[in-house]
Amino acid sequence: MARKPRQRRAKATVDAIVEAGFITMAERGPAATTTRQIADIAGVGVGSIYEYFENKEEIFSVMSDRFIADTIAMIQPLIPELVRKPIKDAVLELLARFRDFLQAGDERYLKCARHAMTLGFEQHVEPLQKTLSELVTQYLMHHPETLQIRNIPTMSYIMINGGIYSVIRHLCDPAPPISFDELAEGLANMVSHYTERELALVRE
Amino acid sequence: MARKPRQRRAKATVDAIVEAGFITMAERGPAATTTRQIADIAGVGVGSIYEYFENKEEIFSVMSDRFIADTIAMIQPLIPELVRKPIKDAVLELLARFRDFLQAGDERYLKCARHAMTLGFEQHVEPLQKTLSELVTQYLMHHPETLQIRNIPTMSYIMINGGIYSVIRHLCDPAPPISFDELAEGLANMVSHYTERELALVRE
DNA sequence: ATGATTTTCCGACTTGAATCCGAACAAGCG
DNA sequence: CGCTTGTTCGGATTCAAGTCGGAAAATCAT
Repeated sequence: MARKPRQRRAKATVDAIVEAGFITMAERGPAATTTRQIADIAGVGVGSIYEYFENKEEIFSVMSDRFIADTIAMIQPLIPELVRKPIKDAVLELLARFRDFLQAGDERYLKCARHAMTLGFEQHVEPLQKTLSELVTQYLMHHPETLQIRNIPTMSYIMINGGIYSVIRHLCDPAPPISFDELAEGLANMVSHYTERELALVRE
Repeated sequence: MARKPRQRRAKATVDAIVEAGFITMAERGPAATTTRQIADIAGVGVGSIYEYFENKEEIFSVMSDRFIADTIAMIQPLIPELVRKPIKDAVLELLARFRDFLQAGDERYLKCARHAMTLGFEQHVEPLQKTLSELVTQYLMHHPETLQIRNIPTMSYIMINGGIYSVIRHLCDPAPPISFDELAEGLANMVSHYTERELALVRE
């Protein structure tokens, strides 16, 4: 951000711009999203955009950050509850909540997520990955027997990344070959089967 | 593509443009890739680009198609060999080959893959997914006991998508927390553990 | 309160890349 | 060789991103 908004009026302007970003992105897609479009919808002059954003990219960047931050804010409070559940139920619950989260507010986030990959969205995922890593760590602590699993960092990496992208991919697919519920069920089975098999192996 | 090249000279021009696309993309990244850059490197006039491509996007589009096609061409002949191996070895072999493939030819594809997500790359992945589905199908045929696994389409979807994106994500990550070999080992374990656990369950 | 100072806002203007176009050039063909 | 058709070129045109300088609003100092 080029300059920080100091007055309340300015903060409102910045908000309006980001908000307008979400609106145009959801309505027109990223191609038709010009600075003028955004300025018009935000009800500000083009110049104002450049008071607070280095360039158009940065608007998308801030939008991505906000989306990820909101997602994390949604997940964080669930952690204490999730770590007490059986692993399969925990995954299912997490995914169900995420689905609801995307559909809230006239599906704004869902519509934007469809174009997420087109923009440099992946660079903002890291905090989410960290949060999910945290969730995994806490889960392991609450289920000491699972600590015997080998290569926990690697498997955590794979499941988190594979999970995130399977879901995003599914959301982006206009005609997915499986339903979201099937996807969720599959991911949950994936994780639980893996841990069960691994624990069976180390017990031998 | 706006017009089809009829003479050999024209085909060479089209090739030169796509080739130049790969070169600039690998060297400068997508931001610095302008039509003039491409035209200069290809040794043609800017105008020539628009004889065969609707717009700059389409160059990237054709590049993606070619990359996917080459990947498939690399995988197809491996299938008969892969379906005979134990599942873990098959996954490891496939990933090792893919790694070598990316590193071939001065790492051209690897360098481009880094920027792949930025462009509308995902829309071109489908044929690759189809090929991998084919591989899965053939594998199942060669190992009839695995046909007892439930939800094969779902799990196939998850493993293929999760696998593709875990790998791409890993390639794009400048400082990945795990090595490629660890990733490969993890994915292989993921698949094999799942099938083993699932077979154990249905036997009960 | 009121003038000084800082912050914010704006939209015509500049810039530079994408795209178009028509003249010039090469190839195939009788 | 003339003629047609395919091909190439690079300057002209278009269009959106990003700039700038001054006006208006908010805040501050006295």
